[in-house]
Amino acid sequence: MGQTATWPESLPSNRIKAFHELIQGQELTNNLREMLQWPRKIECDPTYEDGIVMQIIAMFKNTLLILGSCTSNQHLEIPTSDMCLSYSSDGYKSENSGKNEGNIIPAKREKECHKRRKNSWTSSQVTSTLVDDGHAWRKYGQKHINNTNHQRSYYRCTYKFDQGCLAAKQVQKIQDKPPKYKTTYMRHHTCQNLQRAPEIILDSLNSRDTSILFNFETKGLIARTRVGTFFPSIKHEQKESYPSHGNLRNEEYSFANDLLCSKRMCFK
DNA sequence: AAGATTTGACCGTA
DNA sequence: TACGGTCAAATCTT
Repeated sequence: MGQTATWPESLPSNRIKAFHELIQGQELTNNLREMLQWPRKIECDPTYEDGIVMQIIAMFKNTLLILGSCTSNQHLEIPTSDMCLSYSSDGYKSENSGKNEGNIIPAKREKECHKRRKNSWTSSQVTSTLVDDGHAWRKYGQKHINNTNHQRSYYRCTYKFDQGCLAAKQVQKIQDKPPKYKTTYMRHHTCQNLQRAPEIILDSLNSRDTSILFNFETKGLIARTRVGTFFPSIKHEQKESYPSHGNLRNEEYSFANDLLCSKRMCFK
């Protein structure tokens, strides 16, 4: 792994994971603190703070699970307003249960096992438009899903091989009119190649002149005027004539959580 | 030419 | 055995 390559090799992987969780918790705590410091600077979903608190709690639990060497199948589910977060201590080790246990993995699949990774961290959001999360994604597959009218697209982080970033997402159109897209993020980004500071429009539906954006690069909340479109990084999605920059809804809250999660592993 | 996308095949899971 | 996630060769784009 790119970032983790800088860790001492002797450091147990569990401790690295625990460290990752703590870093994420630290970042969320900072955000919460700033929200509490300037409560009127930003208007947002009142459940947002609760969501952050729950995530922080979940991270502590995860850390304890990791350090306590609990069974890898344990995972936590955190219900929030429009998002489902689930955590586990390890989304990979637990996959090797069942018939392959103790068996020799076929050579072809030994390099990149693609068993379903349902126990890893996931986060879903439903949006009326496709949103750019600031990360570079590479499409690696597309599939028709039963009982749905639209195909599901599979994306992995562009830096999967460069930096070992295992982040992935699935995008599926779930409704035509009005268009709705479900984006499911899986695993955290460990790459450092954010194309730019991810930004979140928090208040685009009301009639105010200005919108409020999160700017995670500054570790704070910054009120800014919304300008321009912001879908530069997902070339594939641009090509598919999806509706461009439009209104975001309450899912912005969950999207913010995604960004918090994806941003947190920038070790220096 | 290099990088990105498409798409059929493969394979693990339920 | 059907379904869904991933691979990888072919194709396309820049």
